[in-house]
Amino acid sequence: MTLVLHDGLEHATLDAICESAGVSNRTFFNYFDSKEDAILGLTDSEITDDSVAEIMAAYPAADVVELTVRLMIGVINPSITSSKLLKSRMKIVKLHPHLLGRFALQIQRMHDQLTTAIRPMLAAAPGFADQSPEESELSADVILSLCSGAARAAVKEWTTTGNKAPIEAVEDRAIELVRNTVKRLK
Amino acid sequence: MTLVLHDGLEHATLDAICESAGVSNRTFFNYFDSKEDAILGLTDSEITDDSVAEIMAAYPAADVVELTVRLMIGVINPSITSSKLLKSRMKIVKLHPHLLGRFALQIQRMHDQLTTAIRPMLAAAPGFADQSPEESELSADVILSLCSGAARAAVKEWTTTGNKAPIEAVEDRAIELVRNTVKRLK
DNA sequence: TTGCATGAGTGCAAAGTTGCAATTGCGTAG
DNA sequence: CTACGCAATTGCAACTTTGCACTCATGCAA
Repeated sequence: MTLVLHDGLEHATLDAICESAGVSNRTFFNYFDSKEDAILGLTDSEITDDSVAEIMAAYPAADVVELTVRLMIGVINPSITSSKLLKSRMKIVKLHPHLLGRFALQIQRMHDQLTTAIRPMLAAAPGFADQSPEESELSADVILSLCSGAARAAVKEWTTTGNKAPIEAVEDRAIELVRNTVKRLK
Repeated sequence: MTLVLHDGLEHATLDAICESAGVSNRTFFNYFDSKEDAILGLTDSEITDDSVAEIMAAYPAADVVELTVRLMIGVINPSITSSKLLKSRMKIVKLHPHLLGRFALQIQRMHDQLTTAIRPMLAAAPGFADQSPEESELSADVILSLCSGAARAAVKEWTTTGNKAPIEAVEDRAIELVRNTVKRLK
């Protein structure tokens, strides 16, 4: 963060970062998938059956959309909330908005995991129970895309307008964006 | 395509491709943004006011979703329909499904263009006319994500199940996916 | 004919990324 | 004490991608 804020995103080279951190180039990539991921603090978190169960327990009344959004934000949550670095991170993101795209990629990375995660819930959902497996998979893809768009928009709004509310508010905001848009689309 | 089909996606190096094509490495990147884009035949197409007007003239009754989907498919249309290479391309995509993600990136690349393109239509749409500019931008982001997900799903379905129908069917299918999902989400 | 602007193509160097093989340190079974 | 396995780290080479500077052919104006 220091190097990036001091030298700019492009001029802070990996070699400089690694030397400053006292590790080798190769070790860096053992912990982060890319330079940008490291800046955002994104690590390879996994969506397990446990995490799904946890969310479902915490929000018993959640439907597919709510569950999906909370899982997604849960994935990028640690990278946003990690306290001290927060302000620097927001400063950098404001300077380089394209970093926000990384959140979408992070989610795309676990697209498959999310597909299987929401599949059983989708099969049981009121509006989707009658679908064939093929149709259900297509629906899952579309819903995932819808939710990730809302999540990205919510995070973007949160980082660009200063963070008045805690992270839960971003979750709720993203869910609201989905609901709102669906309703307006009739 | 020949090299990729013969050596595999990873073993067909840029150097080999460039030598086979009789151009330099650097020239390659003057025409394609990446190796994968070249395989899919994706070039830097632009969404102009003209192309928007054209679609609107062709489909006078189209709403925001329909317009957006047709614009998106229009962007990746040439890379799908270009005749001869079609079968090879589908074979490769079936072997490396992650290439489909490139379509989403291609659309993300012109996210801003699409935002401004659908903005006026969104402001006039029945369900969205009352929104503030900020809310409208958020809605646009969510709708773009929703449509790109449906477009990608439709293309995926089209390439994996053999291409019975022409490209227009993919557009219609993607629109149907959006409508269907929105309706089921209530 | 000369000079110049333009655009396409190229070479080169630097940076990010990844697979593979080798090394190191450490705890544990024999 | 030794040998072994395991995980973290590293070096190295190959590959993709990008910015910059250079050449060269073409065409056009003076």
